[in-house]
Amino acid sequence: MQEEKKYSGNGTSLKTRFPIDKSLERKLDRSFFARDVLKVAPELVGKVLTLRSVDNILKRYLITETEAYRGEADLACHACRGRTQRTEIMYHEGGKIYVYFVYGMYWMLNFVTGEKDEPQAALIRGIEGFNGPGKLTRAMGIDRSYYGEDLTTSARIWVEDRGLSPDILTGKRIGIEYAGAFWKNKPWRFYMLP
DNA sequence: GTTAAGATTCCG
DNA sequence: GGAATCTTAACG
Repeated sequence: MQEEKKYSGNGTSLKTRFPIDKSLERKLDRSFFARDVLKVAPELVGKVLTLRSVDNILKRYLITETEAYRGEADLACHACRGRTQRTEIMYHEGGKIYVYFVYGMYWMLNFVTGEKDEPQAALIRGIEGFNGPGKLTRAMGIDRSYYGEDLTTSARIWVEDRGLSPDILTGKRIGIEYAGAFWKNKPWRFYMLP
């Protein structure tokens, strides 16, 4: 009900995913991440997160849902309390990874976005085949060791644009009841239908 | 040093 | 609706 279709796509379907044309493969660079999170977060939906395991096996995961956390003013963003050991990486230029531990059992995966000293991040809330942000990191083996890793230079994790442009839906961010109505109601969750 | 709370998930 | 589970950050 609250959801609205805000971004038009090219009718991507299960059948047309992962086109054979290799020329469409592209690793996202600094210029992609160094923009405002409200531009980057929705564009991440439909991109492919790729991990290289220690035995050199590549595994690709379709990003299906993200959320934007934007600046010190955003009471739902960890940076609302300023620069701390944990939030430090969010003050870097876009392209770094911000991971943190919550509820005593889950690692949350975020991509830092925006310019230097402009704390922002896109939470990776959904990956095709997994339920929830806590479950996907567990399945992919994401933990503290990924904190600060650079998505544009890392040999074990990066994001690819494979030419998909799914329709993007928006909604309110989840699990931030403490942030107050103004921030809680921002339509900063972005997702695609299965 | 102590403590409250959490960008979750599962069970009842 | 409530518990599990432990790191982070605020406070003393």
